Amino acid sequence: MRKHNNKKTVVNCTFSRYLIVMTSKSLNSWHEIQDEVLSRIQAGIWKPGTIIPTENDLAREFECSRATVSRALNALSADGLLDRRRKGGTKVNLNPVRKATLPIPVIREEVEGRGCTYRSLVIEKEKRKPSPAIRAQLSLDADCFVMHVKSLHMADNQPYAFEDRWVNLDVVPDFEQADLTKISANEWLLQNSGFSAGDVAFYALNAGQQEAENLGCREGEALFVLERITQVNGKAITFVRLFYRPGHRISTTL
Amino acid sequence: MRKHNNKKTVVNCTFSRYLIVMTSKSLNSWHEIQDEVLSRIQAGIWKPGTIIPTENDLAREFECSRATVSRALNALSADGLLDRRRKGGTKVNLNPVRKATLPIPVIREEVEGRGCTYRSLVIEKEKRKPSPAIRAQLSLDADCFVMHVKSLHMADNQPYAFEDRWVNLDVVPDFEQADLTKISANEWLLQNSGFSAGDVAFYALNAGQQEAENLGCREGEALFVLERITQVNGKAITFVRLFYRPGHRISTTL
DNA sequence: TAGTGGTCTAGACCACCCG
DNA sequence: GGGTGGTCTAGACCACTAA
Repeated sequence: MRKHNNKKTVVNCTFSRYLIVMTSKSLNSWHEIQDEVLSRIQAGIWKPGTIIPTENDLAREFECSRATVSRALNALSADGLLDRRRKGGTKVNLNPVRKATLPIPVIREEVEGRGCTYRSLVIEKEKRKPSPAIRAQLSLDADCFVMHVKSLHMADNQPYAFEDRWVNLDVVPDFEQADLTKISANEWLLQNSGFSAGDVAFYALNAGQQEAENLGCREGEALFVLERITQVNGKAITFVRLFYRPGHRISTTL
Repeated sequence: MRKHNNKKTVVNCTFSRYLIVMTSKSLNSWHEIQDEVLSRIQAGIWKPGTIIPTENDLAREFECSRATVSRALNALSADGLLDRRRKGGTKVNLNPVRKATLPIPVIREEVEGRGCTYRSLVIEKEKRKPSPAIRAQLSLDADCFVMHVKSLHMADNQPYAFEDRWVNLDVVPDFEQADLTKISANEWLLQNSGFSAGDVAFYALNAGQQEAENLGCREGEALFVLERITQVNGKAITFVRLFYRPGHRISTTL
């Protein structure tokens, strides 16, 4: 049976010093409970570092099942606001906002999402032995071959990002024949190598001669760089450095 | 009743062209189901863009309740691997890995997490009228006051990051009296202003004179910059720019 | 060891939305 | 309209861990 009515009562509440009369709603959805808990935290009723009531207590207060409370609290825990542990109870986290979720779109989508026309140019595509540095990054043998691809992503015919990529031909031999004028290396790999895990890093770098020439900027300008190693079934498949044009920002809402 | 045994059967499976005999486990935990679904996607059994079986079908196959399947699929959906919609079914996402979750720790914790000793120096602390640029960032009136704080975060007595912060005294008037030699501005605000939302941006910038002096680097070096606006109850409380020392990287696993 | 969250179940109803 | 996922419930047992 779902309950749809609210009621006003004086609640048996261990936090009574903050409350005189408490409007106790029958909260029937875990979203409502999440919001309620969130606002109590933001209002300072439940302070960072303290333990909040148990699932059973909250279920009684909100007149819903424990599972519903659990779902709401787990959602807040996933957001980093609560710290939950068996026996220990549920604690309001100190330092609440600690995670930024950044979208890492395919560059074509990123460009088109800004309302620009996307185009990519292949600057260089060469099959070769990997350099020691690349061997280390991709955990490769000395005698294998990799494909080295340099390309430029354009937005409305302006350089948007310069890409320097190494592809492990042991894992995706077909990449040697890929026609990168029709589809970017990134998207080819996405479509032909299945799902992947990987590591991403961001940092700032002064533009070298190669980056400056391709992006049309001065040498030494600060570039935002994305570096990524992609793996399939634990085998490194590609290592890529993406040098964005000067002024590029990534942003997100916490 | 929990089931603990596995069994081997020929499964009535629409993907039989991939399977001769399928080991159908009784998967009793949503983690196991998540892993199984994930590996089927990675193995190409369920291809990007296609619909996977319904919750009911999977519950029958795995011999568990629909709720358990649902939980597993929802977890994968939250990770961006599946796209679920009522009536439409559950689809394997194209462009699977699109989100990077970056931890944004308090700098003290970031430094201590690297095994270094943290120290912070206040370089400047001044109450003043906000500049037009800052007024715009914080959505302030012209006649209010803000606190401008410049400080340096040190790791093992080496500069780690230079911080340029503006604090809205309308919202947190007590900040004027905060003793920033004992606690950094960031942590003071965290502890005294409750929970907060905000926007974060990252970009690269050539070091100016001020940054170079404080970080002990050359002017023009590429710096990784974090910019953040923090709001409480919809009111902007602080705007901060954090210039990391040259070579700083942030990284994450997808 | 006792108390807390973690999880599973079977059933039910609902909301959305594709055909 | 009907099929799919979204959600809630009441009860049960389990696993971790703080005290």
